[in-house]
Amino acid sequence: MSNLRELPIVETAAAGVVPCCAPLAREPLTAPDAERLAVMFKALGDPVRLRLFSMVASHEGGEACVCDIQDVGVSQPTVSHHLKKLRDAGLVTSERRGTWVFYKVVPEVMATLSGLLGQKV
Amino acid sequence: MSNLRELPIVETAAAGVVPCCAPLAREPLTAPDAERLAVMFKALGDPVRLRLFSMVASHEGGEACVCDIQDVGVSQPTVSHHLKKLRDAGLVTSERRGTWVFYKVVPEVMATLSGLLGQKV
DNA sequence: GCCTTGTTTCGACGTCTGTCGATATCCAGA
DNA sequence: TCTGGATATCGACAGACGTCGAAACAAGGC
Repeated sequence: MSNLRELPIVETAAAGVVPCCAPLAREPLTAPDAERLAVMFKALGDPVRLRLFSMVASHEGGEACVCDIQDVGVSQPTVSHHLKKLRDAGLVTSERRGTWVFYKVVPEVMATLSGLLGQKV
Repeated sequence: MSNLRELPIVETAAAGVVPCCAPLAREPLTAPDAERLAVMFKALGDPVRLRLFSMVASHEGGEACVCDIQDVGVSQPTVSHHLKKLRDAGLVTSERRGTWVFYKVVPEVMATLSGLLGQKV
């Protein structure tokens, strides 16, 4: 009985259903759960993407313009490519405002992942 | 100044230095930190590996024989390959006992990752 | 309408990754 | 010492991935 199904993973922004104690260490993940969660971990599994994610997460207001974070040592198209990956993985959302595009971290993501690995959320 | 350098990442089993509040969202990761952490996330970024990791973590005693966890839908060499990846990423350790090989989760890993993403550890 | 700046998409390239079957290694019993 | 079960390594292959430059798209200012 996977209580992960009730976790606010990716698209399901469920209410307040939260795990209590590192579900990942309480019982084996089911194949479907692993499938969905691995998407997130994989997205964070590239150094450039991890930095971009961290830059967005730590930027004031919880969101960042692409222009603010594109200095990570790769070309600008590559940055865009990585941001798209993060978006496809459900970790961030993007919004165009005038000339610029802003990325922000999906609120539930941090709680989901840290709740999955950690003791308390 | 990246306080992640003091985190017990992979090989550094430092004493009790622990982050307070989602470092990943407090300040941008440095490139070297991102490099090291991405290795862990990447290792968890495959569904089969994530399940194996979860199976080891949730197994009684905190360790599992390969024979206990190799039923994940892929061939035995593939399981061995994935376990090696998890080991190389510093997430698990292995130990041969007689005929069997046991894997266990590196203790600091859960705290490191959940502390990185979460509020409290 | 036409530039200019910011961002995404496209096409291509080399490398990495997950998977397998076959084979090798390790160890406990007989 | 031989045999059999448990894991690991090897070699190969298809597909995914990260990267780039070039080109396309979007929006604002002239």
